[in-house]
Amino acid sequence: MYQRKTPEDLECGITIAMKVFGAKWKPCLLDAIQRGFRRPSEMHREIKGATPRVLDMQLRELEVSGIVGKCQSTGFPLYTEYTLTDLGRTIMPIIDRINEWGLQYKELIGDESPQSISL
Amino acid sequence: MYQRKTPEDLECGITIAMKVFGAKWKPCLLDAIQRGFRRPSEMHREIKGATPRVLDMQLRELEVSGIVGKCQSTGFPLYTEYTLTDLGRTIMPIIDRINEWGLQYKELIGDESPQSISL
DNA sequence: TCGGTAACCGAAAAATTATTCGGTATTGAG
DNA sequence: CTCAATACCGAATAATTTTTCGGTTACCGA
Repeated sequence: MYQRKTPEDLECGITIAMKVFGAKWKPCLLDAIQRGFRRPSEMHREIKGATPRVLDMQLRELEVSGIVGKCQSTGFPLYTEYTLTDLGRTIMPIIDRINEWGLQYKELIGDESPQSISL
Repeated sequence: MYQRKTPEDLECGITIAMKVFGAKWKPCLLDAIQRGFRRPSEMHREIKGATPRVLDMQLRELEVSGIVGKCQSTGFPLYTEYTLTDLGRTIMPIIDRINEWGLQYKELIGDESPQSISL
């Protein structure tokens, strides 16, 4: 297991929040679940650009953090479903806003020169 | 200059937004500016845990992205001031909410066992 | 028994981000 | 002329996160 070497300020809300849902694919995963993609295999297909491995890992972390819940049936084929917990639902307005902001920003920089503002 | 190797989905609002203000210290910098710490040297003192170098770099990126503006006088000692642009101010409600969420989460996990939920 | 699906996990490697360290420039005071 | 303060920058290194690759388990159907 990975052992962190630099200290973190766990008094800072931003730091805590970023730890819980700030990883590369976590907001996308939460968004996918909200849009109805509940099975790992569905998310793997939905979120292109991410490897299945990293989605599995970040989903697990979200579960450990209490943001998503896992429901597994023992039948065949294996059927696993992740859902947002009550706590997880409290994050969604934030993620929605981040998403909106990003889309607006993209519009905005459409007519700026690449020199002045660039991604 | 660093050349990215993995592709990014610049259609995704979350990805764009995270690129603009999702770096480790950017939300803290914006928060610091909002709280009145406008000079680089003030921010260096205020944001402990971050090295001055990384704050300078991320401040520069925020400037390039049009989130903060820079005002410099040529006197002595050098006096530089960063301020939020109109665009930058549109991010603050999001950062405030992220911060609030993190603080609430910290309260919440106070009475959970470390096994069930951990940072 | 063999092949296929779904859901994982471990470990090494690669990619990315942050840190460390040592510069530069300007100006004023001693 | 030398030193101190402020604001930066470049490059090597370290830290962290993500990817790649190759498993494992469970079960059904041919």
